[in-house]
Amino acid sequence: MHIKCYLYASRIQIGAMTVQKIENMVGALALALSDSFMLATQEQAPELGPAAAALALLGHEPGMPIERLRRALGLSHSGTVRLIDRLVAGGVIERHSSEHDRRAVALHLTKSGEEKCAAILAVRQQRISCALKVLDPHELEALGKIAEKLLKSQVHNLDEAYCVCRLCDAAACVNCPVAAALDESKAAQKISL
Amino acid sequence: MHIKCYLYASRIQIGAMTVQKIENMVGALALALSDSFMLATQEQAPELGPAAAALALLGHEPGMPIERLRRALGLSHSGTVRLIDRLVAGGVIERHSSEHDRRAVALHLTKSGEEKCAAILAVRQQRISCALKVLDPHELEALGKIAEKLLKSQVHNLDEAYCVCRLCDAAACVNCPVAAALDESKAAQKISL
DNA sequence: ATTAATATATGCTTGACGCATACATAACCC
DNA sequence: GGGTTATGTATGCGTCAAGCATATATTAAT
Repeated sequence: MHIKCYLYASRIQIGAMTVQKIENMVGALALALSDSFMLATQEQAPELGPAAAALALLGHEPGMPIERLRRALGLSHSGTVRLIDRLVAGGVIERHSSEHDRRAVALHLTKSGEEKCAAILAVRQQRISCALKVLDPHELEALGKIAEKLLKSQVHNLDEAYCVCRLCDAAACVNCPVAAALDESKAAQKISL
Repeated sequence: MHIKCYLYASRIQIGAMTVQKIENMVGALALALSDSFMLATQEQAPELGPAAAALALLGHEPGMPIERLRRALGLSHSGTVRLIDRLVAGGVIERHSSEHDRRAVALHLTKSGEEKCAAILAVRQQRISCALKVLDPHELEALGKIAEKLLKSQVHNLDEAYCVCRLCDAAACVNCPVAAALDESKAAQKISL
């Protein structure tokens, strides 16, 4: 849009390839990976589409209101309400009343929902693990560091954080870089006040 | 499914983090990247959904029949036909008759379609470039090598190749690793005969 | 030549999604 | 503290993309 994002001109050669080619391959890889685990996770949910992400988010943060879920899933409000309706009818989540805001609904997984959620997280991890199995330990470590750096730079507010992490396994991600980036940007805001 | 995919037990520590955490971050990163450029590319197409990928594929391979497009997009046949109908009505593609198979349709971009296709490829590249701009040249090169290795291992047949590369800029990706992996697997098949 | 497989087209139905609207509660503020 | 605005949720309604089943044409296979 209005921001100049190219640090290197894309034709520049870095090692054996151009920046352009690296960018293109990263895009293809991101698509391949997300295609793989998006399909797999959705097959574990009661329906295709955003249901799997909804269950994973509620597993991570029980009591989440509809509006927060809506932002994380990128749906319209009515779309989210109808999604919740179907998931309640399917017996995987329940609407409770919120503690501190009587307008809000506190969404919770049922026992069955927790099982679905566990299956969703497991199949996602399995798909990613399977894709990364060709890397040697050194490459895996390098990829981990790079992913951490990139993730930190991608997230600027809470909505984006919930969105990016909507299928994450919070238990697997100790010292989550996304949470750290959010804390840092909050700290920066306080200083600027 | 039936294949054991874990090379390392996920609790194993590699450098500063567990394999589990690395896998989780890679998943989140793949989601963040693909979310970003999927939305951006779809906004450049005449409609949201698979239209952007269809235009990119036809830009790369003019004359492609509906059935190949169908497999790359992962739609039903009728869904693909209707998508083509809408894109034809929108003036971005045309149905021609195929040279060697009188059942098949040869799909081609119109002038307007080529412009949309260029915009789609450009915005994708821009989004990825923007996301990677925090990396230094050394990290970028490392990521390039890792992405190349991972891409090669992910693609096993022509349908998967078209699917993974459905938004790629073929001009940017000289010596495409996906094509190379396909050639190798074909060569391996011939040897096994 | 029959039969099976492939490529495309279409009538029909379903269902997820968004818009507009309505209502309840909370936050603000003068 | 009453009035205004903002926030969170629910629902009637229309739209439209997607899949199923089926039909037709062409090619391949036996």
